[in-house]
This record gives sequence, structure tokens and C-alpha cells, in this order.
Amino acid sequence: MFGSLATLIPLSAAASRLDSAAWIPSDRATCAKTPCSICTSRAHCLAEGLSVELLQTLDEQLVNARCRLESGERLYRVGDPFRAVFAIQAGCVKRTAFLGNGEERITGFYTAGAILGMDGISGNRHASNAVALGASDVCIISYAKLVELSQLVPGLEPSFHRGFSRQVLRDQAIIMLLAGSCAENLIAAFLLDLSAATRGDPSNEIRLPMTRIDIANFLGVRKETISRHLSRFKTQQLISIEGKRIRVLDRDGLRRKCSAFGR
Amino acid sequence: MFGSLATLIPLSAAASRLDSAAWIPSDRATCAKTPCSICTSRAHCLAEGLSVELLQTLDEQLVNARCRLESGERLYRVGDPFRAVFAIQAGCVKRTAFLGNGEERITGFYTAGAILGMDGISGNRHASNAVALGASDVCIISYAKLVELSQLVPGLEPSFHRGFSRQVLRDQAIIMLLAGSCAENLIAAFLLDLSAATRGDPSNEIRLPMTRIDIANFLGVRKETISRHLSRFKTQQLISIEGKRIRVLDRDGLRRKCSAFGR
DNA sequence: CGGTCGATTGATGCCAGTCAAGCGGGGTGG
DNA sequence: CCACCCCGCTTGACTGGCATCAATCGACCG
Repeated sequence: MFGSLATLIPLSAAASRLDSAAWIPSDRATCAKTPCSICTSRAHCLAEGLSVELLQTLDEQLVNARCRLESGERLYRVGDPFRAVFAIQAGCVKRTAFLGNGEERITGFYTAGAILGMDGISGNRHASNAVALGASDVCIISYAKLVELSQLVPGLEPSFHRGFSRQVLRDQAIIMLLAGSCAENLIAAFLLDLSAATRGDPSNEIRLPMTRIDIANFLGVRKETISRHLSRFKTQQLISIEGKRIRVLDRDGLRRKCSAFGR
Repeated sequence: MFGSLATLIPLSAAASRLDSAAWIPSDRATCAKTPCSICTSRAHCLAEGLSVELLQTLDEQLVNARCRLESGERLYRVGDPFRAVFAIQAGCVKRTAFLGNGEERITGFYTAGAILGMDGISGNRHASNAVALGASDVCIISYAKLVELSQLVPGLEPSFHRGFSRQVLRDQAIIMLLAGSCAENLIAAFLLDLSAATRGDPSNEIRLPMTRIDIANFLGVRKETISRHLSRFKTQQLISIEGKRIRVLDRDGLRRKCSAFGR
């Protein structure tokens, strides 16, 4: 189901739209790399669950480049040759793709710890675009090296599979949420999830990396609907809003708005 | 984004709902297995793109059991220990999961060639349910053996990655479709995709394996809406309907209804 | 035979899309 | 420095599509 829609359309639709000279991310690996062993995101990315020895192997032989993206910069685009997957070390990246009518839709937001670009493996070309929202640091993981290394080092491959699996889980959750939830549900779930992703902030404050338009595009509603419901949440004392800074005042109240998170 | 929603909720929601004695599919591997080399689905499953030698290895050492599911039988359920992934050889299987409020939602329909169950790798437990729609044949692929074998046989691992990648692509397409398409768009896209999955039928006839209620659940609309739009498509001479048998009369007309497939 | 379930069609209300207007901040150029 | 514009955001009024509730019909089954 929907395999054809995914594989054919983005490639053909994007071919004419984008200039052919694809930007190759490895050219820009300028930053000093944070070792995986002290990276604050290691519990949520490829390094999850690895032994100290494996972590060191990962660090020294696989994740040997990192790049800094400024706001709006593109990590890869539809049709680029697939050479690497990317682990987000800091910041936020949106993934987008094109529908058959040329419309661009956001299919996910990725924060620290997420692995990006795995949709390029089948087909050897990236099937989505990845664009930084705000300055972001991204680790570059050569796919060829990954395959080579997982032949040599037992225990590395399942780690990659887990990353894959998490992506599938994430997408499944989004599908469940999008199908048949009203806008209020969607926006409440979005806030709760974003708040959960912003770990360790005791004030419950979210700094939205994306515009309201991006949120609307992702959730499949209009920007006016986002505005209205955020305002309503504010008058109901569930959140406070100051531009892009949103503070969750009543988490349980938001949860009640949102069937996905139960009651 | 939405990682937490996916990993936490299905497990906790299902624990109380389902009886604990999980059905273990390998107990039922009774059917004679069709060798991968002559399987009609080999171009679309794990075997895609493999050399003759690798195909033989896959056949002899990995895919060594198959089971027959009758309509409504469950392949696995949320919380079952993860031991294997499954390749659909014939028939149709729906994947479902639970929202926080206990509601069950369909997150995909899978037909011949699809790989199922990869969402169980991270977490070591299945995070979704898989239920047969009509009699279906499913190949059982032990995950432990898969990991073991891909250490020994170069070239096998990328094949598995491609399967993963296709699942991610598929889900991304569904997310784009669900976000911000009206019911008419959704239903037209659903019909077109189902028709594409039914390869090689010159009469353009689809035999719906699922009920209208299942379609409605998946697309996030009500069953009445499905009925109404199918009826409308019929009066517009786009399709003909006889119960579960639907014939596509005007493919381009359907395509025009559906922004996802372009114009 | 009644009961259940899936499917269809009709009447009505509500939510979100649409169109429109206005506000405020950031950037640019004169 | 200010005028100007663009963009993101907000709010209001109106409309249309889908959910909801309800009734009916046929198929299947114990």
C-alpha cells in the first residue's frame, strides 16, 4: 500500500524543480566533532545501548565528521545521491517531500538524537528534503562505512536496526494521530510531544524552532487554525504564549484535549 | 518528534486489554514453503536485487518457514516478544495500534511482497498488531538468524536495509496524504494505490480485502463518508461497484480527484 | 425466524477552510 | 533616520464539507 506513491512521485516531481548540482554535505564537515562517548544525545541515537568498546568503535571509525547548518540550510534534497545518514546532535531539522501536484509537505520534525536520511537507502537517492530550523549540528555517518563496519564488528548492526525501527514507530504514531483527529487534538499532541522532546527544562518552556505555518503544514490544517487553537489554549490557562516561546501551564489539561495521549 | 507517543502508549494501553498468552507464530508453520527463487513476490520483498547465490542462501538458511492465516487471524499483537519479521507471500494483512484512549487505529494495509514487524526491533516487543484480511500466506524470518547470517554473508544486510527503507518511504507517503487532504482525495488515492498493488489484472478490478469500516478507520473518516464518495465516484462513471468488487473505469478521472498523484 | 453486521442514504449541526483586514517585527534602500 | 515592504501572526465573518444521528436494506448465521 502506497509504496508506489512514495517511490515514484517525489523523484519525478523534484527533478525539474531543483538544480542538479546537489550539495554534498561532507564538503562542509568543518566543526570539531564531539566524541560520542560524551555526547548528550548518545542515549537516543545510534549509540543507544552500545557497550563502551562498541561506542569507541562507533566514535573512531564511523562518526568522524560533523557539520554545522545555519537556519534554512539544506542537509540534502530529493534526488541527491544517497551516501550517508545523519544524526542530529543539536538543533532541529524538518523533513519534507513533494506531492504529485508539486505541493511540499512536512513529514516530520527531528531533534537531538534522531537519525535522518534512511529513506534514501532503497533507491540510492534521497527521497525527502532535510532543512535546518535554526542553527543545528549534524553528525555524518557514511553508509558505505556503516555496512563495511557492521560486517566486521558484531553488535553494531542491531543498533542501526533499532534506529530504523524507531523511525517506523515514530511514523506510525504520526499516522495514527493524523487519521481522524480534530485540529484541537493534533495541536495539543504536538505541544505535548514537543515539550517531551525538550528534556530537562523545569519551567516547561518550549522554544518553537518552526513557524506556525510549518506546524500547520505538518498537521494538515491552516495557519489560522493553529493561531486560533493556541489562543484558545491560552485563554483556558493551559499555556502561555510569547511569540515563539510557549510555556505549558497545565499538562494534564492539554492531555485531556488530546485523545492520543489518553485520559 | 512523536517518538514517545509511539513507544510508550501502545505497550501500556494493550497490556490490560489483551490476554497475556501471546500466540507464537512459529508454532503454526505448517505449510510447505514456496522457494524464494520461484516466488512471484520476490521482486518486492527481502529478495529484491539479490544475486542468484544470495537468493539461494536466503532461501535455504533464512526463510525456512511459512504459515497460513485464515481471515481475522492475528499474526502478532502489541507486546508480543519480538522474534521474527514476516514477509507476506499472498493475501493481505492490516497493521493496527492503540491510541492512548484505547481506540484501535489501522496504520497500514500490507499485500504480497511487504515486510512486516520491523517496528518490534527497538524495544524487543511488537509495537503493533497484524491481522489477516482473508486467507494469507506469510513467510517467517527469524530475526536472530537474520543478524547472524548477515554477519557471515556480505550483501544480505543492505537488502534488509532496503526493506526498512521502503517501509519508511511508504509511511512518509501516507503521512503526506493524510495531512490536509479532503476525504475525496484520500479515497481516490486509496483506490488508485490498491489498484496499482493488484498487478496484472487487465480488467482493472479490485477485490477489496477489507471492509468499508477498515478503510474509514485507516483514512481517518467515517464509514458513511466512504460510502458516499464511492457512490459519487460511481455516478460519475469513475468506478463500478459490486459489493467488495470495484472496477476502475476512468483512472485519469480518479487521478484528477487526487492531488497526491498530480495532474 | 430473529439477531448481528456491513453498507447505503437522508437530515442536521458543527468545525475548519476561505477570504479579508489589521498588527508588529525585521530588513532594505533612499 | 525614516519610509516602505515583506512576512509571520492574529482575529473576524462566512461557507462548505464532514461528523453525527437515524432509518433502511441485504447477507449471513445460529
